[in-house]
Amino acid sequence: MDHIDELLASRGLRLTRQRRQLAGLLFRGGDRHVTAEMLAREARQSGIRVSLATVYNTLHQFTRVDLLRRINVDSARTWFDTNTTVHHHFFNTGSLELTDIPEDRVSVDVLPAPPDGTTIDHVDVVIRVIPR
Amino acid sequence: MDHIDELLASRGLRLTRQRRQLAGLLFRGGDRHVTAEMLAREARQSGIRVSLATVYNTLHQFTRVDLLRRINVDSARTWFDTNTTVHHHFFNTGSLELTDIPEDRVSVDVLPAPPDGTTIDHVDVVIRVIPR
DNA sequence: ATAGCTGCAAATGCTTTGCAAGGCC
DNA sequence: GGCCTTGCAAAGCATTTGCAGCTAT
Repeated sequence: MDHIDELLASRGLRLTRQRRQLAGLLFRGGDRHVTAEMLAREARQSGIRVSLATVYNTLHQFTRVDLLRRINVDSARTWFDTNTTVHHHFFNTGSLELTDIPEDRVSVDVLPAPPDGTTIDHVDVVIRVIPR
Repeated sequence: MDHIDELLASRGLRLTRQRRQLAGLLFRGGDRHVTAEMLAREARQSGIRVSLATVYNTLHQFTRVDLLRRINVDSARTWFDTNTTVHHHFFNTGSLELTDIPEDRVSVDVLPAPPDGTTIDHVDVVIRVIPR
């Protein structure tokens, strides 16, 4: 859990037990998509004692320091993605599964200018899929 | 409110007072983006007496018969769009304003196949903009 | 007549907040 | 020590649901 500690420290986060353990789950390798509820359940199953409130706090703190990215696909809950690079998603409306699409596999040509007084922040492409 | 009645009837919906009045607000011309709360407030201000529950019911019924389209841009609330054709959106994260982008102004080339066992339902492109 | 609607209030589900106790630097 | 964190419970929102009374067809 050493590179995890460095990761947290490098973002100016204190090394609390809960933070380190949650980070351990999230960043143990591979890209992950989680909701607060999912992460809390996983933590419980791994024997990590954390309150749901702390899971929420932690997810937001990690998002603030750019260790996570929020994804808006589902109006019922907020998803967080450990892949913070630019990329897009498949969202399975049936199973509620989220899958990454590498950015270079999608090209979006936006011709129209953004509304007056605004600048483009970023482009989200969500391909909604349904079980066949 | 006559073409409204035909519109509702053509979709097999009963002509109740609330339904006709809400449809009147929604489909009086021009594309509109609303949340349940917004529509309820607007109804109240127009002197229409409807409960919030009925506004929700109505929005869902209209969506079911394809008079409206749900949009997922904002994990805090559900947006409905009177434009049911394929098109995309600008979403102003600051002001929470939604603006249409005609479909032909955006081209998306999706190369990767959808996950196993799934078919593409539709593609949503949301361009998040921020006040300058 | 009857299947479908409406409105209210209560319930639900996700998320946030207030605050006292505890832990990191 | 001081400030940040944590955990719990309570509060907050958006949304849904149960159900009794009403209404379009």
